[in-house]
Parts: sequence; C-alpha cells; structure tokens
Amino acid sequence: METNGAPQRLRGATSWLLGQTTTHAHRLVSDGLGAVGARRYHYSLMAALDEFGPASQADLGRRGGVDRSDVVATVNELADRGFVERRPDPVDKRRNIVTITPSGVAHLRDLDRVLGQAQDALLAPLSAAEREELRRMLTLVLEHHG
Amino acid sequence: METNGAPQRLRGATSWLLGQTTTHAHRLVSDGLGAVGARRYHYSLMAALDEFGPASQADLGRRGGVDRSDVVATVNELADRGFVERRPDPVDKRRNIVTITPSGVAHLRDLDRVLGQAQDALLAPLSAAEREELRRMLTLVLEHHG
DNA sequence: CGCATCTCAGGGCCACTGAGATAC
DNA sequence: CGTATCTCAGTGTCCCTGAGATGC
Repeated sequence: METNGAPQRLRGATSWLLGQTTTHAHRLVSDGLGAVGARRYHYSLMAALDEFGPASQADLGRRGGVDRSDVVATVNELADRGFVERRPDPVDKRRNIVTITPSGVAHLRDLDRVLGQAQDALLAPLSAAEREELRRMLTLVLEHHG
Repeated sequence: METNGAPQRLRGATSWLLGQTTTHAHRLVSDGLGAVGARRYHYSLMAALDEFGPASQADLGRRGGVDRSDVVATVNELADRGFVERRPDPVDKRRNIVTITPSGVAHLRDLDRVLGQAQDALLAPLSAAEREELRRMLTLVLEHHG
C-alpha cells in the first residue's frame, strides 16, 4: 500500500483516503477474526443477537447490515459451529428464529477482544480526543445517509 | 444500510463505522464512475500516469496502489478504449511503457468531476473545517501504516 | 390478492496468491 | 545466478440481484 508515493489527486481525495484506511482496517480486522476462525458477518450477526435477542433471519440481516442472501450462509456456518441455533418459528412458519448459544456468547467475547486490539492498532497515531472526533464525524456522515 | 438500528457494539466501533462509511463512498463513487464506464482502478492508474508521466506497469501499480495482477487487466481495458497506450520499452525489454493519451486526459477530467461530486455528496453533513480534519486524521493513520 | 420470508444461484468489484515465461 | 517484469489462472470476501417456494 504505497500511499506516500500516490498521486496528489488520490492523496487529497477523502473518498480515496477512506478506502485506503478501510483496506488497512479490513486487513487488521480480518486477520484478527481469521485467527479465531471468524469473519466480519459472523460478528455483525452475533452482536445483533446478543444485543436484541433471538430474531428471524430477515430481522437479523437488517439489524446487522448483512444482506438477506448472506445471512443464510453465515447462519449456516455459525450453526455448524454451535454458536447459534436455528429453529422454525411456531407462530409464523415462514420464519426461522435464530438464537445465540452460551458457546456463541463466549465466542463473541473473544471477537470483542480481537476487534478491540485491531482498532487500537489501526488508530494508534490518533489521540483519544481525535478518535472520538473521528467517530463523531463518521457517525454524522452515516446518519446523513441512513 | 440500517445504521440507526445497528447494535451498540457496531455503532461504537470505529472500524465498523469506517467500513460503513466506505460502503457509502464506494456506492457513490462506483455509481458515478459506472455512469461514464469506469471503475476505481481506472482512475487510480490514469491519475498516476497524469501526475508522474509514462511508466512501466509495475511502477504504475505501485504508485496507484493497484496489484500487479490487476494492472494487466485494467491497462487492457483502458487501452481498448484508447485512453492509454502500451508499448514495449526499447531499453528494458521486460517492461511495457504505458502512456496516457489526449483522449485519456480528457476522460480523466470527466472522472475528476464525477468524483468531486461523489465526495461532496458523501461529506455533505461536514463543514469545510471538519472535512479537512477528517482528511488530516485519515492521512495520519495511513502514514502510520505505510 | 399482495406481501414477507427463506433459500439458492450467480454476478461484480476489489484485493490477493502462485506460477510460468522472459529479460535484466 | 538472483531479481524483476508481465501475464494468466484462480481464490476469498463483501455486497448485491433475481427467482422460486412457502406462508402470512
């Protein structure tokens, strides 16, 4: 990632800077998650389950920002490893209710630790105040487009 | 992109915010570029050519942050559309020298305009001072990891 | 009926790896 | 010899679309 020698056009473009920064973030996060056999979708879905409780796959995808189509495969993987359970909703037979297991909760805590480390590594050159300011600005942008 | 209802774990994680913001940036940029038949790699390589002049494909990839393998396909596409020329280096026969054409320069200006609009749309909720601060912090992070 | 859900198949972009041929 | 370049083939993640089957 040769950012120092990059063209001025790119170095001055915030959208490019965002992309490059996210590439670093992806690498740090994916490496960390990969070391415990996980991917980003795993974390998104388990975090949503942990915070909001059992949910249908459609709700799960909406809350975690994961596409309906990818929810299927991700829940398959999580269920294979015993981190979630998928069972039909007795009330609405279209739905599968997904529940996080105790083993899944433990795994989620591992992922929290891994992601915390990745984030510290990523934002190392920023002070605590700067990190908060960055978080605030990104949130502002997201809310504007949400 | 249901960011408002997302789990607190995600909303508070800068790496996730970065990813979400970049997703929006990607969409805006890709839509804009797609409307003129381009992709991000096209812009990276042509910007590098315009700023640094003709270069071998390896140098081009390093400057534009594009993998050696993707440079080949991208230069193919750009050459097919007449935006760059690829000819063997008479001095070092391993190399292909890639040159941007006048038509390529004109196309690059189109892309500049398109990307400027995309960036304005992305950063709409931020003041000029905030945008500069964001740019500064991202640059800081990139330099730290570069 | 319209609408939602789950599932499968597949595409597109981006980032990358490995290997081979060629030339320095 | 080791190193560098170009090219091709292929992998993996993420994000998305379309369509079918089922049930509300």
